[in-house]
Amino acid sequence: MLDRDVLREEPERVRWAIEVKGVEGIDLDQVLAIDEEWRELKAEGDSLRHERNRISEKIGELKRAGDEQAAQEHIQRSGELKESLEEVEQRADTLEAELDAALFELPNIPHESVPVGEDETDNVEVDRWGFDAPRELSDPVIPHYDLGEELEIIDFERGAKVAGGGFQFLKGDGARLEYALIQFMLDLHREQGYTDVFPPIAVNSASMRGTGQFPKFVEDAYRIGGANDEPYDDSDLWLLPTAEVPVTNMYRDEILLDDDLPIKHQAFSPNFRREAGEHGTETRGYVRVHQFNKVELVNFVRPEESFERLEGLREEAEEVLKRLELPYRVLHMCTGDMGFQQAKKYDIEVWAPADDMPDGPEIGGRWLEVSSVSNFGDFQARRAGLRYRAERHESADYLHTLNGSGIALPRTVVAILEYYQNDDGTVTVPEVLRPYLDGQEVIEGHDPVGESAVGAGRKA
RNA sequence: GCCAGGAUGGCCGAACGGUAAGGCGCACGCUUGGAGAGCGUGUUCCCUCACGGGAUUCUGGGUUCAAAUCCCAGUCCUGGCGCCA
Repeated sequence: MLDRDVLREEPERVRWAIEVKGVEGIDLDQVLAIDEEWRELKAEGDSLRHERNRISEKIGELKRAGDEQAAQEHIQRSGELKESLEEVEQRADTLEAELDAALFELPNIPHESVPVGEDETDNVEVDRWGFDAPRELSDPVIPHYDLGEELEIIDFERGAKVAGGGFQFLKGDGARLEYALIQFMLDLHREQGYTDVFPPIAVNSASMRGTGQFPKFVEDAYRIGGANDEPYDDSDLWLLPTAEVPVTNMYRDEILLDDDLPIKHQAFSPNFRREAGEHGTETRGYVRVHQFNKVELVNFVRPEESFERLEGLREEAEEVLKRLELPYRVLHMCTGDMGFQQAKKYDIEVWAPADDMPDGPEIGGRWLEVSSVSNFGDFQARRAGLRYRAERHESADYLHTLNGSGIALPRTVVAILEYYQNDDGTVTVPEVLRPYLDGQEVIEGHDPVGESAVGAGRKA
């Protein structure tokens, strides 16, 4: 949510933000008019109430003095005032509600360093890493979804059977690889100064609103009890779409001390997303699923430090891929593709060499977004009531929030299965992960289970 | 799930229908040779250029001229009982 003062004092910047972010359906002049009228009514209501308070005070005095008749007269006047007051305040409340609703619809203002552009084609690549001397690839590279099934380490069919499409089993070394990645990432980020938090997996509507998932993305969430299109209130529960929700809301409506900042939390959790309608070759396999694991990084910082911290956060996230020795690139997201709440955002995309896509790198394969790191400025903080007190004697101010996926796990698994694939169909375990796999160097796969494998000729 | 108690400013804590005592911490000012003590102001939100005003005793309703106080509903916390991976 934007500051009302920004709206009033710099409407042109707000107008610019709406335009370059491509937000539609907003009549800013209308919003400004509502604000204007609300302020007038507010002033009017305040002075009416002032008068009424005076009279009420007087009634008390008269009653104590025993002047019942004069008291009655004042009571009458007070009643009259109450009527006009109610009328004015009701209109003011209506307008303020409209104003708040409108403020929720206004996007965050992009930082001046953000490239202006319409869509993903206008994002600017700012870095590319690991392509100077890449590993020698298997020929051909088998896509992870085929290899995963062949090796019996990812089971899409049985996942669909027990939960539905978009859910899958990881089996044997597949599951162990996932655990290893989780532990590796958590250890790395702890090294970088992060404090672990294991959050609630269910979050209430108030939290979803605090981080900005609601009201826009209700249809993307999994509701616990009740259908998504039924009315919900603050206490209804949802499965978290990202640990950003519980962790950012952790200090909601609190005032932190200057000494507390910066706070760096990392949170491992499963994430649940409906991803309605997202099916096809681009999302096939372990790329866009309904449940996936992620280690999320959340920072709470002093306002003046947030843009510098964003660069630090980006390096912290990149370090995961560097240590895994997976080639990747970094994109500076343009205004039209950066999202509603962000002031500045980078995407980190890992190289998955199996499937050639038109917008992939020249040497083949494709880019998979594994992390996006964002600075929200005070946009989320204002929405969630996250404040800090710089000096004990000063009033509290909104702090700044940032987050970054410390790399989404499934796509990292995809990159490993494809990039570290060997000609014999096995997969070499990246060196940094071996300690987490009891020293295992190669994933060779497992025998299939069940009669269907016999029919397919994969088992005698 | 049942029963009981509770929720007041940054913190502690009164008031229990008449318009939120008192204390503590912190900051600034006055005072002082200096320190301490003392005094004053500030340490929530909103409107206003400002003066000033309004709101705020967990939340939402209600009664009343007037609600922290009385009534109803809810949330959370504490304790006891029950259930339980």
